[in-house]
Amino acid sequence: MVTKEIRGRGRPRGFDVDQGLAIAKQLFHQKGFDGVGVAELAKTIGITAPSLYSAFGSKCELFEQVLEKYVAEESGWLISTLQEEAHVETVIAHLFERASQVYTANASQRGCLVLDGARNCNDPQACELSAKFRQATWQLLCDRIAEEYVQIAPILASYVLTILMGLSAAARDGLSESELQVIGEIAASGFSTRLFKAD
Amino acid sequence: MVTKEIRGRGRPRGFDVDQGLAIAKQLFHQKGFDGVGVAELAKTIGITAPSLYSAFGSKCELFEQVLEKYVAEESGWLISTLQEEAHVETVIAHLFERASQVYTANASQRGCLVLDGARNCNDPQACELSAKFRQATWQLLCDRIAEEYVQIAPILASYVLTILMGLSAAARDGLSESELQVIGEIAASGFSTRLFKAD
DNA sequence: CTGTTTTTATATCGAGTACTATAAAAATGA
DNA sequence: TCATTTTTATAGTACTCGATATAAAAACAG
Repeated sequence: MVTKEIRGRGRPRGFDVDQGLAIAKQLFHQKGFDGVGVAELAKTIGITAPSLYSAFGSKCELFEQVLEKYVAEESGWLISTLQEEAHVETVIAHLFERASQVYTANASQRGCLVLDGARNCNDPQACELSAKFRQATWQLLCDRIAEEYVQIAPILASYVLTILMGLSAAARDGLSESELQVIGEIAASGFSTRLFKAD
Repeated sequence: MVTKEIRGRGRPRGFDVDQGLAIAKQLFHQKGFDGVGVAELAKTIGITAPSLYSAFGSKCELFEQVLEKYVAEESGWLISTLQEEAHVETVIAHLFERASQVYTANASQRGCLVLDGARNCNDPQACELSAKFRQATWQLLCDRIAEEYVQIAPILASYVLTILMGLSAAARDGLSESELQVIGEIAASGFSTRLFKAD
């Protein structure tokens, strides 16, 4: 979906906003919110600071748009896995498999932007923003688990999210995909065991 | 162990170095390495910047001393749990229990300084330092697991460390101790299941 | 007391932070 | 053509960053 913006009069924008967002997404994913400066963002996009502010508002608003783009473009594996027609224990096992792939797929953007992009962040707005997106992920997990296990869905969703945060952190620390796969398998077997007890 | 330093001639130091380290430890634990500035460190300790540099060398060296103090003072639960005379699956279950307690015990210093203190950090020295301490923790876990399961000890140690990182992140995100306890139980049951398969 | 040594406080360094005031440049509308 | 609108680049704001030069203060040795 490349929406060719219909612009009124005035000097036309000299760069592609969505392409700028993509570059910002890369940088925020690599270095986290505090790790990237506006100057670096602007320079890498190929524009100047005023153009960046004119197009995106502020660093924090840019981060928000980046998070939205990230979720829109790179959470497909999560959504589709949660929609698989299988028992939830199978779904969660697949989820950890996919996460192990995704979190190690790009050497320069390891882990998850939502889970780790604002960790230890100084800007309270960026922290809240990041927390909001994590909360949305938790809700997705909870809803899917609740289809089969209403009672324990919230704590199991927290378990899954905690595992994902662990996998993301481990990926950022340099663990390989195959290592993450094994770790994900073990975590998934714990999930299954807990379901077995719940019956 | 309060080692009263025997100092030669020269103006005596006007503050307690170890007390300063304790304050720095609190601040680094709360906000992470990048989240605390030298100015805030000095002010909270009650000294000026030159005194801080004279006593600790640099921000990074201060962080190193803080990590050493942290491990010396606050990793007792880890060491003692790993020394329990029980099957490793029991030991790991206890480990996650203790972690759930420790990571939520102090409201202003949640999670683990070693696991999360330099996450998304810009200073490569501080990152390496932090990674070195995580590696040491991994080695402790690996040695203990290897006493019973030599072959799979490395990946199981990585699993345990990944769970600890997840618990630390979850604690920092505000989860309660009781929530972490359940999550830890589930993660421990996965560990047990994997051992069962290994036999 | 006179040196020597170490820590102290003041004041500041250059570099980097997010952000913006100003005005030229480049488009459209009349 | 000329006014209007929007983006552009230049240059700069005030602030924070880690780290230090300087010299006074406070101890000891002789």
